[in-house]
Amino acid sequence: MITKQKGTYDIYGEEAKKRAYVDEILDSLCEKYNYGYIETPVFEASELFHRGVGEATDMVQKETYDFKDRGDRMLTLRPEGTAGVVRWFIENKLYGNMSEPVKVYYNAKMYRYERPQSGRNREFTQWGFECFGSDDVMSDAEVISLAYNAYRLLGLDNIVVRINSLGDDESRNRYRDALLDYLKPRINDLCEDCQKRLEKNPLRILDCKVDADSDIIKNAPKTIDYLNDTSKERFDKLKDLLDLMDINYEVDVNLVRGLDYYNHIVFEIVLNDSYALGGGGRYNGLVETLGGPNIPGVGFAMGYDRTLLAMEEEGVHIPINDSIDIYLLYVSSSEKDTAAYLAQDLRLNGFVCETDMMSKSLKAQFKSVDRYNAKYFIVLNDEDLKDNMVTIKDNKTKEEEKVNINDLVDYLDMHM
RNA sequence: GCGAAGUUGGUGAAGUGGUUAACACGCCGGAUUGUGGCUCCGGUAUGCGUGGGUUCGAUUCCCACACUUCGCCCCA
Repeated sequence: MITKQKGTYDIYGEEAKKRAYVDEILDSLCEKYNYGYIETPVFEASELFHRGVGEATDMVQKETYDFKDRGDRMLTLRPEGTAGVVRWFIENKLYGNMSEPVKVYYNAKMYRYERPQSGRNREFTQWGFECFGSDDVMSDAEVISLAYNAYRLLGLDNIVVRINSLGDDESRNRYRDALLDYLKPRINDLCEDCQKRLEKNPLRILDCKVDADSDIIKNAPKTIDYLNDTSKERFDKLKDLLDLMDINYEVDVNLVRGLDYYNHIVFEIVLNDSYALGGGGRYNGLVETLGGPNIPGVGFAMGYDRTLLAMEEEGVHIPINDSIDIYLLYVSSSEKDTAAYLAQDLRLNGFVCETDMMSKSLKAQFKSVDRYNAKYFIVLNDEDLKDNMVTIKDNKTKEEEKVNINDLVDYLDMHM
């Protein structure tokens, strides 16, 4: 038997309906914020991610799906959404007219070669959005607001936005040096992973789970203390705006994010004070890094699958229609034609209609009525049909009524 | 890449080194039924993840691998 690949999954049935529900909420919310939907290719030149996400990151070094196509091109299945969108932005020269910011959102499959576990797969979905062209703190606030409200509208109330600022390049570099100076003499007291991180990505030592409670981490220099005046002002202004918008946030001075391209504000949306459901931040250097002009950007990505999981764990009610409007039964095969015709007629008039296609006995057809959870059913029989009549029965109240076949749509319109 | 647990039918599962692998749900057929939903009767596994090994004999013991689930790294 050929089975699905590790870390992939089929989406169908109730799961598919839940996702359709979530998608609808997210789509309509993006519309309110005037973000346009974008789809970029699943695979891109490998270099896009190496340069965009960061050559040194684990994501690029050991988690990408890389392959050569038949033309010897080095390609990579996208491990995240931002790089592709930035490529699109540059390639189509959208920077040519920056009289308004360019705002897009995506809802797409991503691929990372990882060990699957709860809320994490090799093929997974991210919903995310990017805003290009504004370096105003207003755009930071808008992005956070959009992300925050998405979770709220999905029924996740117990969320908080954790924010921090890495500052501009100058601040960030000053901080990095200070952190290294501080950590180097003390590194042997930290865990093995942290010792490795010192070289690769020292900022991440700050949110190490093992050493979280150690004094070394607690007393480490904070990014905030190394912000220059403009960066600091900007961070304060953002907090004012979030207060104004009544967004539940807290400053987390140890929040750094995994990808190289972030600067200034970074944030995560956290559920129940522990479980991160999405994250984002500003990436003012990224467009330039990828070959475009110096255009600022800010964005966010939601871990779609884990958000759905969280909704289930939080007991969020997701409305799912698991019933049909009407089931057509027939006593003998002579009424089949009528069933075929009538089913089409009802469907075209907007009703969810089913009939038997398995040559079932009448008894078995009745079972189908209940399996499909039909609101109404009709047993077609030649006797009634002779007079162009049909007996429709409400499957809940069990009341039945004889209706002219031509009045059936009107009857259903009135009763449903 | 590292660690833990698991892998029996459409589903939930019980079970044993040796003739026909419990039980339940579901599904199919039949009886009864005024056109069903209750009840009753009958049927329903390419044989126990894959490949090796031990054995007279393995689904049951051993090894490897795969997959699933959970955790670490990483990410979100």
